[in-house]
Amino acid sequence: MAHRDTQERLIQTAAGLWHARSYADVGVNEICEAADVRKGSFYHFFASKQELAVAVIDRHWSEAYENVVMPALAAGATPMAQLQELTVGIADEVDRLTDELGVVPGCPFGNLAVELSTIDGAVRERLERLFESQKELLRDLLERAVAAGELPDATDTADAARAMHAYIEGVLLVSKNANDASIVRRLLPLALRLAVEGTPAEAARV
Amino acid sequence: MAHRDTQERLIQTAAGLWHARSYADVGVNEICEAADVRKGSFYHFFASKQELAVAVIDRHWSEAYENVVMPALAAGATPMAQLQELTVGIADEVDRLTDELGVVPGCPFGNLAVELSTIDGAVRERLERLFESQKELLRDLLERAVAAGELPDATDTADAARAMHAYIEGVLLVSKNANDASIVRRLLPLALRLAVEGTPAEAARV
DNA sequence: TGGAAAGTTGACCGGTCAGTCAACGCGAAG
DNA sequence: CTTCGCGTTGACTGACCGGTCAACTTTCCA
Repeated sequence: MAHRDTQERLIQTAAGLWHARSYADVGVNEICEAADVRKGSFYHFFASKQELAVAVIDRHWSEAYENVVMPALAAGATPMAQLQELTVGIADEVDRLTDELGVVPGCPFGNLAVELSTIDGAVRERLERLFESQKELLRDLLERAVAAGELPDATDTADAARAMHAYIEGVLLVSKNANDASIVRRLLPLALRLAVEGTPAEAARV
Repeated sequence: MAHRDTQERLIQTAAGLWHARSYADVGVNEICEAADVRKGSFYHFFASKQELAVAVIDRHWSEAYENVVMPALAAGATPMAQLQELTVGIADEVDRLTDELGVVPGCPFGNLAVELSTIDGAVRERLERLFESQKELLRDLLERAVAAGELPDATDTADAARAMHAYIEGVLLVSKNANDASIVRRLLPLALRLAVEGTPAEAARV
């Protein structure tokens, strides 16, 4: 037979199953069955289940970048508008995946981080580098917002980007647990507030 | 022998192991061994591994309420200061647990939510009710802040509380993946910004 | 003092887990 | 036409999983 797309099918099948359920709950056997691949072939392409996880992570990110990040950057007129578009795009994607998978899936990276960061070093490091890229992306946006006068010059864009990234992960986590996709659309745009410094209490503290 | 604290030891041992690693990675056998309890005794007290998970969740929350929430409420002079104290108290607790467990543990509720919300309905519902309580707590604080004049009268305290709750979960998640407890202390206080409405971009959109 | 209830014990269950392996098919390159 | 190597196959391994059970000991209370 020698199908050329065996490896591809394994990655996509595992991505879907893990996103809908969890890494531990979906074993190599089930992935192979769903992808119509025999176990021997699985281990011809991947040395371990964890190695497949790394490939799945890369796949998720390249697809998310293409389907969510790039459209948002194209749609927004100003940096802060692009940020807003990004939150909307994520909400759209969550809606789409909820239909496709039958459950609110949360964040594929956050999910794997929770399950594997204390278990598998390679996965943890891959996720950390990925998170770094995502925070860089947010920070670039914020820097451009400062340059465009949408945010004060003194804005600590690094901290704000870190906070926004964590917030996005948190919103996706709680939406998954509540199994309610609408939470994402309602809550995610509030991320922009994290870029604005100086609340009453912060001022009182200083 | 008939030790009176067998059930207690199981809950505490499981709480620690699951918090440091993950639910799936720590099995009933390992918990029993670490707690010096035979498997038969385990199933005398708990009908299943998942039922122990529910007990562990309750335990985590009662301890967190006692050790983190109550001190923060006592320490803060005003509602917003109490909120600030809460973020500091969480950071303190994360530091303490990091020393105790040897890894940055993240949030016990968020961790279990990711692993079990799509698998076990009972755990998911318990966590959802718990999250509801936590959001109520935050909302009460925000309402009192509005009443005290620390926040504008028009503040949507429900949305702000939801956002802050998600943010806390997100910060704990990324700190766990980075295995860096200092992230919590640096990032968590920014939660207060989520209570302040009206960023430049939000205003531009309206 | 007796007997039920609560708690303990260790052997045991079927199933599943990630991972292995030798044999085989097949297309391409020489 | 042969050889080489990628890809495939399915049977197999040993360990471990959550969970069961019947026999036993201890505690409690009447």
